[in-house]
Amino acid sequence: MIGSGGVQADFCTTCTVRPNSVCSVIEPGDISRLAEVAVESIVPPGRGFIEEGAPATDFFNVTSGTVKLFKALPDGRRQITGFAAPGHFLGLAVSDSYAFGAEAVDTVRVCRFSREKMTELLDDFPKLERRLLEEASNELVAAQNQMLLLGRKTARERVASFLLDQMHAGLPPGQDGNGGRLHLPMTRGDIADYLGLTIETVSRTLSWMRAQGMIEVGKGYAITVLSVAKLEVLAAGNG
Amino acid sequence: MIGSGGVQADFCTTCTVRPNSVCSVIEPGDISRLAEVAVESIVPPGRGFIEEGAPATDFFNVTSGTVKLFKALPDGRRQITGFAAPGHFLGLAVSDSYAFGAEAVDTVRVCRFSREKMTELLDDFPKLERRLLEEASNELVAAQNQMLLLGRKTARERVASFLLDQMHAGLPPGQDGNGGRLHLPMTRGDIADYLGLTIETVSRTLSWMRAQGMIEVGKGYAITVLSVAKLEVLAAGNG
DNA sequence: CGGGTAGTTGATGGTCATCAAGGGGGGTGG
DNA sequence: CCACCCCCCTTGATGACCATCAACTACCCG
Repeated sequence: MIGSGGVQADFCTTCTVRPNSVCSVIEPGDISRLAEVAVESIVPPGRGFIEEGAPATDFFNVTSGTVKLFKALPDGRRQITGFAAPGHFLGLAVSDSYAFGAEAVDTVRVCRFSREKMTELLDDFPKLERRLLEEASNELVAAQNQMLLLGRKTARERVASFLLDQMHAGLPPGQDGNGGRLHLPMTRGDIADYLGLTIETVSRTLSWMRAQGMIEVGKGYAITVLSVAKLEVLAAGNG
Repeated sequence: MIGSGGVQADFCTTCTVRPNSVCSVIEPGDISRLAEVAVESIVPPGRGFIEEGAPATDFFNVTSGTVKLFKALPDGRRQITGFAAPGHFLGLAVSDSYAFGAEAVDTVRVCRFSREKMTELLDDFPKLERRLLEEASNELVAAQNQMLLLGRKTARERVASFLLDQMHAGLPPGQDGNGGRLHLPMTRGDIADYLGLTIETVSRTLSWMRAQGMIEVGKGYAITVLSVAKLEVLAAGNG
């Protein structure tokens, strides 16, 4: 993990994800305060930067790339609890240790804030706290959806739900992306750990969807959704 | 659902769960503000008081009893995302409609706040917002644990985890309850919907644990945990 | 006594995990 | 440049775990 001090005054001014992140609530005049406490890091693919159970010293803001968040059992079984896209805020653990691990899926850039600096910011900018509450509430809704998926949906329903989620991810509401073309940065193993399945089941299910004419599976990490309607029928629980 | 206006000045002063709830951050001198906007309701067992998808007009604070929170699929499959004990705050939906339903398990009393009154309170008492963020963060941690359970644990591991959670629920940390004696207010069906299992599997698993000498299953809703250690081995993933 | 709900236990089957084999792409080193 | 390896993915065969279907008991209330 490469760190570079955020001492430049324009560090946050030029940040492309600021409009989508919690930082957007800081007024332009106060942005320098933000830049003073932010440290940018680049995390290579596969590298972890939050260890489950370790002391929670920092908060993070993803500025580019995709991060996987996960919990693990002693024997190695792993559950990915979410993927964090640019703009996502990480580290909302109240206790003094992280309740989850975080690892870069592809090349990731994050802004790091120390816990104490963050507390100062919260004291000075009440809007920031409100924004964090909003962020946390959104995550709670997502978590509840995921619990429904993990507890009650079949493999096909899970994969369909996942593909639909990915189509809407990172897009403003009401937009449907570019013709259903997806570029998933994560491996089949990651998808499996996210959906509570095995690699083989994910692979088989995607193949089945391809045979049904619902999707096209391209090279690398490309998937094209051909029929959103069919996927929605599946995801809603008819499959 | 029976409503009674919270116009009494001592309404919140005498509230037994205030120390454990978000209301604790309101200074004694300002408690009247709280009492003005709170409306107490009594909800009989099995009655729902938050409907998934309905406009989110109110916030709730559980003052006695147990509430189940759930999401459902069109065909009736249901996932209980959590049980809310006294002191628990409900309704943290950012969007304008509830993302989940809520239903009384046993007889429940709740304090209801209208959304707009709550917003006023948040403006006047910044501490309240911080407390809510704390509450939301705790729920997120619980949600992540539940995702691990639903996605990666076996039936036995799930039931063991559930029983252990119930032993610690509603107790201050470091306390181990009264000799492992539990009084679960929810039915086998509720437990099944919470753990992503069926009624039969929950029942069979409890019978198996009884045969192993881990628990005693009493009449009604009583369960006595005889060996916390064995359950912990199971819950951690050796079963 | 009859009906309804909740729980337990048994028999059977389906869905998905596990075990196993093979293909394809990208990297490194000869 | 090609051989080699490793990782990721796919596909097949088998089996385990848990859902489903079903019967029965206990309990509560009218």
